[in-house]
Amino acid sequence: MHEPVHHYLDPFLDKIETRDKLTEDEKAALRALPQKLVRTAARSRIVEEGEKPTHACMVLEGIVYRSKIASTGRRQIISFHVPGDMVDLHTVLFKVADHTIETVRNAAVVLVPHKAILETAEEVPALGRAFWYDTLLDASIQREALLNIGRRDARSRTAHLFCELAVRLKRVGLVTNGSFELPITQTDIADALGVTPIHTNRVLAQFRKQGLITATGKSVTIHDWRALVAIGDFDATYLHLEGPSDLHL
Amino acid sequence: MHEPVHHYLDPFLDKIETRDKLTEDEKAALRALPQKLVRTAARSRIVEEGEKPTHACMVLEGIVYRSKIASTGRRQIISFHVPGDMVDLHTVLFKVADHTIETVRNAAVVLVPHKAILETAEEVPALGRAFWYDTLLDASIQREALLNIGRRDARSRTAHLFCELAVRLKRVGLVTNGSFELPITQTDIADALGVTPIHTNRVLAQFRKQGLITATGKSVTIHDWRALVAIGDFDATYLHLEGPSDLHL
DNA sequence: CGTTCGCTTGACGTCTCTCAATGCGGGTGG
DNA sequence: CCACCCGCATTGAGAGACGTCAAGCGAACG
Repeated sequence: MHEPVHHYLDPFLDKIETRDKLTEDEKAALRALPQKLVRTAARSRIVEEGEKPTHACMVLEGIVYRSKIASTGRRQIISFHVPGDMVDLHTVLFKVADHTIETVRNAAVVLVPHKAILETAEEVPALGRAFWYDTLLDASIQREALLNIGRRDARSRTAHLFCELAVRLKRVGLVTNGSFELPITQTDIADALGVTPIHTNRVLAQFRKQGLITATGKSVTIHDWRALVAIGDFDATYLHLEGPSDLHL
Repeated sequence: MHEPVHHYLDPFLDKIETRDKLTEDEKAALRALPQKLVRTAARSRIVEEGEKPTHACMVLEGIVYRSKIASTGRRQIISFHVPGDMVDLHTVLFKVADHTIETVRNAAVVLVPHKAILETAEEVPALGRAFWYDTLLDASIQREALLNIGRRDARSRTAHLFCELAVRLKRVGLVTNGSFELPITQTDIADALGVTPIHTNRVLAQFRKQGLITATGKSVTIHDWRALVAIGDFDATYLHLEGPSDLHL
């Protein structure tokens, strides 16, 4: 079997390796996965709710988000994804996608067939654990989002979201001097936080006036990290940055 | 290696088998996992946020929930768990638990060491997928909860929660004539839905008056399922009851 | 039989939503 | 190169859902 070897998945590899060192063989197995680089336009739908996707995808460039729609038409953004994130490993074992996946701006994603992921997970246990871990981390982020929306007011929710994105983007080297690209609209932020875009606008205006952060539709600059963390009640434990349990096999 | 064989994990086995048939060997491997039956009092904490658990657990009897606390002291219940659910497979790969796990009433849970779970996942791929699947399903339920809290009003949220619990409990045979045991307080419901207990009380009173459901602190009876589904905007797709992808290896 | 916890109900406050209008910047076509 | 347009940000005013404070009550439990 001679699979062509790419390095598109290296960002995911890097993410894995901060928590679990891989051998050269394991890395090679990951790189040997069949994969396809796809560049998308802004607001492209990668997976639609109700579909049966055959590929999972990793974000290479840009921001991707997942969302669900209530029957009233109101949209909830479940999570944002940054480069190096495997976005829908979830559908690997499901018949239908229970949510939609979209890009905010033009982005680059790498598609990997479900079948290959399952086979590799079985043949290379370290990679199986890596895939599993990624979905567990994802779930942990969702739990924090649940706490955020359920038990914090709009101000706090907003601050928390920016804290989280800053940390996650920093991890992949996309933050310089407290500022990072974030080409999302206030409506996106509102839909992620369970509030109206109008209210989001007022919260952001207040933050700006207080010299906390500046958010244009393109980028975000954090001026007072400590204050933002305090307002957002942000504690990065749930991001499990220190890696997995030491309990290796 | 002669491990003692119990049948405590059979409820989990049943849950798996509705979506993925296992061979006798695979079943035997699951049953051979080291396990310990533990009976708990009401409001017992199984895992505390910040701890490093060494065991995962499956619910055998009773209701278990997971929660997180904001720094203001406000509690968010992340999810409820019914018999047959593996509750904290999440911590298998994490250093610290990012949430607390508690029982509502006296319950029975089965503890299984993380180490054994990881080894088995590696040696028996079908079980590895089963564990993974369970955490993916859990994440799907969390996503729906996010939509529920973020984009539905209190009335709708409440109805949705009862719909979900009814379906999940029915699946394990714990619903008779539209009624099931649910020994949780209105404060618990409120904390799961991101509202105040007082408001929950008013919503429940309204439901009762309209002849929709009757909820005492002990059990719930659904009188008008169709109406409840409509109010709760409930669509069971996200519970993936039809099992996993047909894409087997 | 007292104490405690949870349910219930009322009055009032407020955070956030809805409706509505204006402004602005960037893309598009002439 | 300019004019038009459309999506998005912004701002105001009024409404409503839900929160807070407070008090009474019943059942379970020691």
